[in-house]
Amino acid sequence: MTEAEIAPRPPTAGEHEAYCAVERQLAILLRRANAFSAGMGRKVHPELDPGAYGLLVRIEQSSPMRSSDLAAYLRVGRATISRQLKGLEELGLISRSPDPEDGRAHLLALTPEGSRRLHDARSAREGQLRTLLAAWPEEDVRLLGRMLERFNMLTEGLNL
Amino acid sequence: MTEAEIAPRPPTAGEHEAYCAVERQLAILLRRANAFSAGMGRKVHPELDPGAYGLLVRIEQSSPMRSSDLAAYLRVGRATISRQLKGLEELGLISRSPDPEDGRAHLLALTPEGSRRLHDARSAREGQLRTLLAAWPEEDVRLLGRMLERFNMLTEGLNL
DNA sequence: ACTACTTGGTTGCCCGAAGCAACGATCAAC
DNA sequence: GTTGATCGTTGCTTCGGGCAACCAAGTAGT
Repeated sequence: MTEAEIAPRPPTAGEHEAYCAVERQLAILLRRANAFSAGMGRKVHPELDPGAYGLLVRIEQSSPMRSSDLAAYLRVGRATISRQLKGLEELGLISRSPDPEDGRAHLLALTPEGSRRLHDARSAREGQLRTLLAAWPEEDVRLLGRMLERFNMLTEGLNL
Repeated sequence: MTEAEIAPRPPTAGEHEAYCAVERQLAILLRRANAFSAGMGRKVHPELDPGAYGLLVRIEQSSPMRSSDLAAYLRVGRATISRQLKGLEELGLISRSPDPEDGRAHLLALTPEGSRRLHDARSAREGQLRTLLAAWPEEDVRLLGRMLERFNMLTEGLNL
C-alpha cells in the first residue's frame, strides 16, 4: 500500500490481479453477449430483432444522423448497417431522407411508429433487468450503470 | 433514502432512472460485444479465434468437465460447443477423453500447449485492457471487476 | 432381462450477422 | 475538369448458432 505510489509504472501484483479480474469477467460477459441479448430481445418483441434495438436507441438520441456515423459508433461496417436499416425502413420504424447538405448522405430518423416500438421495447427490457437485479440495492444498480458508462466511454474514440 | 425502505415495491422515479441507465449502457456494450471481442482476439493470436478463448478459460478453471456443462455455462446449444471443441482438439489445445464413470460423456482438459496458449492470450488481453484503462485509478478497476462479477453471477443459475 | 425413456454428443441443414470488395453517386481539391 | 476521397448499396463469403435427427449409453419399469 505504501510502494504503490512510489512506483507508477511497474506492474504491481495487486494491479495485475485487478486487471485480470476485469479481463475474466469481461470475457464471460462478452462470450454470453449473444445469448443474453437474444434472450432479452426474444421476450421483448418477436419481430424486432435484438440487433435492431441498439440501432433504434442510437438513432433516437442522435437523430438526425448519417448511417456512417452509426456504423462507426457500433464498430461495424457500413454494409451491415445498410442492410439492417433497410429492414427497419421496410418495417416502417425509421425514415431515410436525403441530406439537403450532402447529396450522398441520408439522414436517419425514427418514425412515430418506430419511436413507439422503441419505448415499448425499452420498458420491457427495463422490466427484465428489474427482475434480474431485484436483490440489489438501488445504489448498487446506479453504481453498475456508472461503471458501464465509464467503460463504454473509453471505447468511444478508439479504433481498436 | 428514508422512504425507500418503507415502500419496497412501487416503481420509484429514481429507481426507474437507475435501471434505465444500466439498460442503456448494457445495450451499448452488448451491441459492441462482437466487434470488441473480435478486436481483442485479433491482436492476441490470429489462429485462436475470439470465441475459443472463452471456452479455454472455462475449461481451465473447471477441468475435467463435460461439454454439456460448458454449453449450459455459456448459454449455447450442445451443437455449437461440439463444433468448437472439435476445432480446438484439432489444434491440439484440448483433449477429450472418455469419462470412466459415464460411457456417453467426454471429459475435457487443456493440453500443455493449450494451457500455454491460453496464458499467452490472457496476458495479451490483460495488456490491452491495461492500456484501455490506463487513466483509471486501481481502485476503480477493482470496482469494475467486482460489479461485473456480481452481474455475471446473477445470470449464472438463470435460464433466461 | 427386455423394453422404453432419458441423456450426452455429433452431424446436417438453415439462418442471421458481419467483413471484404466492387460499384454508382456525390462531394472536394487541384 | 479531372482526380481522389467519401457515402451508401449490393454480391460473395465466412462464422456462430439454433433446430432436428441421429447414435451410443445410461436409467427405469415391468
